[in-house]
Amino acid sequence: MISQTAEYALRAMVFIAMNSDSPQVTEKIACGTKVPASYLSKILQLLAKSGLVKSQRGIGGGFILAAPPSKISILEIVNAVDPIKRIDTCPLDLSSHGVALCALHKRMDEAIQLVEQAFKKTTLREILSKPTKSIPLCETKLSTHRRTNH
Amino acid sequence: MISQTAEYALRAMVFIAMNSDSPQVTEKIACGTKVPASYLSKILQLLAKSGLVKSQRGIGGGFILAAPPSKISILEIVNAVDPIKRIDTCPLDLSSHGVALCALHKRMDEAIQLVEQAFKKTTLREILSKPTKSIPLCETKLSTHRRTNH
DNA sequence: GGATAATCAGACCTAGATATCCAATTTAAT
DNA sequence: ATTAAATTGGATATCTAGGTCTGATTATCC
Repeated sequence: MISQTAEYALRAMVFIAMNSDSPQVTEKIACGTKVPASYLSKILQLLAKSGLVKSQRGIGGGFILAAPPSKISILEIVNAVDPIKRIDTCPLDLSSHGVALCALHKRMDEAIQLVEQAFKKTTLREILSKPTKSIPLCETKLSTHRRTNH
Repeated sequence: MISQTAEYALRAMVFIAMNSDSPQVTEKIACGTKVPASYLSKILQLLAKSGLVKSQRGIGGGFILAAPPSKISILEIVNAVDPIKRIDTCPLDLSSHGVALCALHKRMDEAIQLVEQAFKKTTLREILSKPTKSIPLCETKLSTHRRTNH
């Protein structure tokens, strides 16, 4: 349904948003979101390429959001790493169908559209501010001051 | 979004439903739905195991629906080959979360639920009877009488 | 301003899952 | 018996997830 990669990307973005007071380093994000660090590194690169986060190398560097949480939808995040593709043309390319989709694929596309819309209207801010019993990811909000990483 | 396998299964079921006057043979279904025959064979077995189609070996055999099209939802078809899994527990199993989902995964699950519901209330019959410009799959409804398969 | 350490970026490799192919076997009808 | 079909199992390819190592960039400290 939703790829592992997309799930990871969402977790990372939420984590970065939750700790927006300072750039977050890959290792820390990985730890806080339980995503394998080596793989996460690649996902973060995709997010940076899509302009959702900004990266900064060197000491004190890491990743920060490129826009306020209210401006980032989870659709953008998903699309950055694993684009949701609508069915706009017949998957079997039957000449007789042309542009029009048959009833089956019309239904499929409608379902995809539902998800797309739901994702589009959900922003990071909503996720952060939502009053649920569990705070998103991570046991506790990590402190800012540096500490022995071991 | 929707796996290739699920897409194939749906096509096959629609095809069988459209040609319900006689058992449909793997080769014919493959041809009519543009699904690789060898792979389709395995998918049909899954559908048979789930009780959605009945199989008959030997001459005059093939696959037929196990129930009227109005009783078969496309959710059942998808679930037979590639089950849609709701998010019912925290994907990072954080002790602090327990049963409750955080805002992020609550949203994800809601999206999945939308699809699940949409699929649940769409039956094969609806797909067959829907007035669209294109009939589902296949160029023309295949004729029943046997013919040189080549 | 140069050495050093922190950090991202990128290339390459491995394992597992998904998709596809092929041949041998079983079942049923004529 | 012969023929037409599904069933089964294995072999192969392609994709996804994840790992490893090296290089490039940047900040800090002396």
